[in-house]
Amino acid sequence: MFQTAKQTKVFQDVVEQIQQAILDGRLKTGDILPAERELKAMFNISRGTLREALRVLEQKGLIEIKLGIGGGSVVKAVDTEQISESLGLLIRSQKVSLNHLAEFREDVEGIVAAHAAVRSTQGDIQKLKLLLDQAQTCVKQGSSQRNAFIEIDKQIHMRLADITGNPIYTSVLHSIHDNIHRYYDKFLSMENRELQENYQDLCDLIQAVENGNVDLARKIAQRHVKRFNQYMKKREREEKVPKV
Amino acid sequence: MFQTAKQTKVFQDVVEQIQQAILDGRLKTGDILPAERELKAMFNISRGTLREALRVLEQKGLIEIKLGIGGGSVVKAVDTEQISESLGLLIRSQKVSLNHLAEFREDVEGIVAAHAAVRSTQGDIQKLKLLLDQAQTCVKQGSSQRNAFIEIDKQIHMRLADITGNPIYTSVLHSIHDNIHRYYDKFLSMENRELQENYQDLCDLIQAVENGNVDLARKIAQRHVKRFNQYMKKREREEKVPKV
DNA sequence: TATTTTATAATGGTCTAACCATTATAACCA
DNA sequence: TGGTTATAATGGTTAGACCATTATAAAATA
Repeated sequence: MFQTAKQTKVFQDVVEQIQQAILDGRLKTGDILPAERELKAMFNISRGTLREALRVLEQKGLIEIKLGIGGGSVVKAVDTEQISESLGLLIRSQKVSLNHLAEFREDVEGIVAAHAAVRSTQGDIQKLKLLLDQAQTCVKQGSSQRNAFIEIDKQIHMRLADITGNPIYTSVLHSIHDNIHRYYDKFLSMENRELQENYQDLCDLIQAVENGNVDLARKIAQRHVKRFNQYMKKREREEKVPKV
Repeated sequence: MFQTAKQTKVFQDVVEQIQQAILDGRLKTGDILPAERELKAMFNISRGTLREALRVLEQKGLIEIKLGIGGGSVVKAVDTEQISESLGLLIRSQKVSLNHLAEFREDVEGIVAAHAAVRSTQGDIQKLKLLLDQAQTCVKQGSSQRNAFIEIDKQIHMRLADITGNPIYTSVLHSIHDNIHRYYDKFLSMENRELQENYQDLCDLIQAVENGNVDLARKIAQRHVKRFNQYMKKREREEKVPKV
């Protein structure tokens, strides 16, 4: 019936107050909080306690603490960095494997492609085709441009997520890419033939999106991601799995 | 070409070292770190600096700091709490709306149901049917048991996520539920008829999963979640949207 | 005058050394 | 035996000092 009464911890109260001010918009992105010695006086607490509160807010991604004169606690735009970090911890603590991440990515990219096929505008398609051109340039230069190709591939996927108009997809995809990236250097082998294959995938995918062909877009996106994953799993088997 | 050289901040180094020890298993869940006055000596730093580091680790979800004798910094099992919190911040900072969350949930629940239809064992189905029985009891008692029904509904969905065998689905669904929950009290209206409808959904869903009917399972799951969302949107329109 | 260098001062980062608050356990008393 | 009260270990907080970083202003130099 009753809940635990208020936390007596001073620093938590401070975290709460500043967080609330940021979330209500009383503090806006880019605003600079008063200097520590002023805040300490405003809250009537010691500087150590205040700093614990600021560190928590920093870790939550709500502020960024800058050094030197002109520095201070700057209010940040809330973004997906913390979600990525937490997902990263789950992976590194072996609660989540590469296979789990790969499967999830296949599903999410499929959904994203399906929504994009319904919602894309002509302008969206043009931007995607611009990226496709860049990808083609990489492919022509062969496997030396592997990393550049992967970067463009990522941009295309992120662009599709944006087209859905739902920022959760952008956030989730961002987190997945952040965390799968660490495996690329170790496990991803892509020779010219694979580059060519993947470039073709992307062409087909964007064509399907342009045509509004929902099911095809989903299917191609999933196949494309599956291909990436298979390259990695192959290498993973060959080299055994090291600690990340 | 070069990256920023090492951070000189002492507390970050401490965070790094303890985090690393936890992630590679040198510190296990339930282990208690030495007392602050010992740690301070081990790292050869001041207590204030150490405490900033511990606060960061606490916010990351890696340790829990307990008060009093027998207390201390206890290593926690990494879980999805931080992901939920970060998603919550995104929502509360109006980067993400209820509609975005609702759409994402429909998609994810669809995928989960589809995987479950392929992977469920007889034992899984039995457990699901046990939950169904409880749901039926609630429905029979009418809308007074609305909250109990919602709780069981949630358990069924979480159970399905577990059946996929991919902890990412469990984590993601957990985060969604944590964050959509705050809307229920405000927006979710469910009379007897709606309870009945939703109970039937769940029956059909579990039947489809048992039969291994992938597409049907996905479709029913999506329809079921969509229904929930529509109840909420209806109320949201009626009552206007307040700050959460 | 224009540019580089150097001092200045504001700000966060760290340290020391206390004392307060909480709580499991042990000692005590009825 | 069973409840109560001290004890001591541990985190929470305070105070005041000094160090490190850095944008800006002042000074030196070309």
